[in-house]
Amino acid sequence: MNINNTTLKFFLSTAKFQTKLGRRLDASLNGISLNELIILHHLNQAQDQKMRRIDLADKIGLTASGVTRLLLPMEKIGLIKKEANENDARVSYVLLATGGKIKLEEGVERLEIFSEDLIPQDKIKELDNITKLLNELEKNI
Amino acid sequence: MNINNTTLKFFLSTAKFQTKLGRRLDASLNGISLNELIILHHLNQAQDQKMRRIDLADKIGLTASGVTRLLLPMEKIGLIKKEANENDARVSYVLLATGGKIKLEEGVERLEIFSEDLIPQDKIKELDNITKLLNELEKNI
DNA sequence: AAAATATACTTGATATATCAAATACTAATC
DNA sequence: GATTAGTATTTGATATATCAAGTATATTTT
Repeated sequence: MNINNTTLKFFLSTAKFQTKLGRRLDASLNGISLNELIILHHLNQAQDQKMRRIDLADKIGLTASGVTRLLLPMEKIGLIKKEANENDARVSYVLLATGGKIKLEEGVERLEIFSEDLIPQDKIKELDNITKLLNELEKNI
Repeated sequence: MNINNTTLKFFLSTAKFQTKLGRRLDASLNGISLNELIILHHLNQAQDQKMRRIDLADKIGLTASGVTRLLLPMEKIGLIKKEANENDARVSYVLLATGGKIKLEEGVERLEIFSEDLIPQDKIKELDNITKLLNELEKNI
């Protein structure tokens, strides 16, 4: 057992980083969780600000089931809306609602303030490389 | 709202990466979860193969409460043991048990096979830098 | 040495995910 | 066009974490 393993250490770091980051952001994004913010962001980016649940799941790395459960309370408090698909009755679109737009703006603002504190200016360029690599690796998981 | 934000993209990647990695590894580490493997690993590294719960929590980024709950079933199936501290009755040590050592070895082995598939050889050096940066950032979360 | 504060851990209530199975369709094949 | 296979989503049971509050003990202050 090679305890000095580079990849093992890498996995330890990403796990710890994300655990702490998630907990921290879940508590400081103005009432929404990090995953909720991420959903709002992707909806905002999407064509017509709407997506199929399955595509949303794929985009954020959750299971379809996880997305269903995450969206339920978001719909209740008016962050998103449902919309049927005329051509395919299996599909239920998720649509960014007005409440969601507001929460998204507030959330991103807070996230930006937080990341200014967290990330030193001289590391920002490095983030781009990490992002690229993680995105590449993630495809094969 | 700057949607092209480097740090926002970075957060999206780490969240997605970890969600998918965690789910995948939780299902392929021979009956233990990624966090359980991480705990076993840290115990194995520790002096006398034992740690205080609070130090374990700090090491892996969970809350003390999360550690209590995570260790409960691990103790039941003989991966770890409890031990009191003679000098401080508040403290409960966590000790690597024989079952834990076995599971650790098996888990690390599977992790290594998995990461050989996941990570291209030419990217390994880059992982070191990422690990360093994440460890540095994590301190300030 | 009594009172106040801090630390280590656990617990009750709750949130967020998972998996496997169910439901409701659509698309492909015979 | 009936059967089979595939896709999108939901649901029941369960696992894993959180927070806030509670318990027990140790340390510091007065």
